[in-house]
Amino acid sequence: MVRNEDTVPMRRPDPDPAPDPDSPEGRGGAAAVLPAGPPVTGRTPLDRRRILGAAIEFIDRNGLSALTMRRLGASLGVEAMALYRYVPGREQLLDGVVETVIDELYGDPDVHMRAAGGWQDFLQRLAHGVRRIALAHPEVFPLVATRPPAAPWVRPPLRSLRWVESLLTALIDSGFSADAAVAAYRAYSSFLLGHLLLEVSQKGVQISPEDAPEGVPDTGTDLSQYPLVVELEELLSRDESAAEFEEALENLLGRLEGVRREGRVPGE
Amino acid sequence: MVRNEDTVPMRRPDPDPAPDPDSPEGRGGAAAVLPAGPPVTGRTPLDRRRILGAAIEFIDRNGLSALTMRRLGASLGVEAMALYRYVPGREQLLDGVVETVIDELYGDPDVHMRAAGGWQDFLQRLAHGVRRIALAHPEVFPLVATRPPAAPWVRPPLRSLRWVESLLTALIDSGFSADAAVAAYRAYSSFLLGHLLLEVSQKGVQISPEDAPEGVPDTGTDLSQYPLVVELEELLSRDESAAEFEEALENLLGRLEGVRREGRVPGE
DNA sequence: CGCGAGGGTTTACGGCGTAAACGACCGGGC
DNA sequence: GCCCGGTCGTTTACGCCGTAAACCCTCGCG
Repeated sequence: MVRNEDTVPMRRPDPDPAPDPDSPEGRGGAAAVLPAGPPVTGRTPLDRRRILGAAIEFIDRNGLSALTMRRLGASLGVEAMALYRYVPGREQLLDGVVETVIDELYGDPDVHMRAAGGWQDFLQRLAHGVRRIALAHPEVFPLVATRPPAAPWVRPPLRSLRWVESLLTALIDSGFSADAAVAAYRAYSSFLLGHLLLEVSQKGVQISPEDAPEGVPDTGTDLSQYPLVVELEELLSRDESAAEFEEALENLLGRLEGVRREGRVPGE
Repeated sequence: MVRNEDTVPMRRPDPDPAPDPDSPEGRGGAAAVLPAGPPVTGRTPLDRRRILGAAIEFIDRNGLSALTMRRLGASLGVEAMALYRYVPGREQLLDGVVETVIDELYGDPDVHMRAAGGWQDFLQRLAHGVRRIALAHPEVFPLVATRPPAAPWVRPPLRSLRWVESLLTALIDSGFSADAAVAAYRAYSSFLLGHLLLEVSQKGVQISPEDAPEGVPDTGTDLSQYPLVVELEELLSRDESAAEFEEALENLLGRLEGVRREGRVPGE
């Protein structure tokens, strides 16, 4: 743990003779398996934002199930208990992770909060922004998708009141009735959820087998009972996510445009 | 392997004087919070199916996060370690839960494995079957949705090779090209995933607040910055899931019918 | 009658989340 | 100069978790 900001020359007499910054974290070999990058660059003094950022990076790198308070602390050069000064507990930490991840939308220059270019443009940009986030954090996205929402009107994956407000405003300003706007919000959410969750879970499976680079391929399961699956295996494994996303999104928008023009809610 | 035909009348001398099936399980009050039903009816002798069934029931009742090997064992009147004779570990137990839950489709009289009534009928029945399962096990469904698939061509929520084979067969027999069938499979999966996950997560939030029956409603968060959300709160909280599911499903089928007739794959 | 094996229990270990007590350092009043 | 409360991180401790290993009954069978 590099501790050299010459403006803050010493940090503590450090009575223990061997605190050894690159602590192998006791036993278990866990530390060896979880690299955690360089031992922190500049000795920043720990706050909530830094913790959430580290948590996201940790999950991206090692998977959600590897995230523990102790390991997250270690990745910040700190004991687990130090985190509790900024975060009430692990569950709330995960809530914060979800919130932080979707808040990345605010930093996306291609996504606007107001529907300057019309509602279709708005929904297009937003959808692609969410997709970018999902692909950037495939290990986090399932969390975004499944964490129980705080209120019935906050639906994954767009779990931010501000975005919900933006979206509804855009629709209603564009001539959607209240009913139609709400129905559109729901259809849009479900579209994003389904497509992106499918996409990241597929991405996960392409990586996660994680070893066995054997010449004999795929003797895992017996496929002899599923001839069509075998025949189409090539096609089934192909990844057309981007095109399919675009196509389905456009279809959805087209459908919603019909709803808007006719002023009816889709289900009746 | 039921072996208690009255030929095996007694259970065991039971040297311990107080095995008490409704074990309060030490401290922590956890046991009080987890009823676990009657202390097991007939002393059935434990096998994999029974374990998986108990696990599903446990999750349905207490939520996924409450499921531990010890508690699951207790709900079966057995020590945790006894489970390991039938299940390699907790992860595989969860895999088994997922598999068992979607295998409930085989017992659904309204769902057929072959497309006797045409592919649209087939997909309709299948979709509603999956929806019934999702609604019957809302706490399990997120597991179905997010557990990493075993292979790239098995996509949630229909994570069974047999159903994939059925589905592809139905489509191809009905005149879909190979490409179109695979694309349809993907669109269908993503539709089910999105709709059902949204639906069960919403169902969760309606129940889970779990207390606070106070007269003053909903002072949880400040909504003053989100006037549209406030205005539409009533609409947003309304649950039109069934109609929306039906509508979206029909739209999807209609879209796929176009694809089928024109022999093109949707994205190009 | 003995004995091997199947099926459940006991014991044990390291890791987890986290409550509570405990320093070490710091800036500000005297 | 000195003390003193406050901030921030550490130590210690507890109960629960998943699970490896050893153990022990009881039974069916020779």
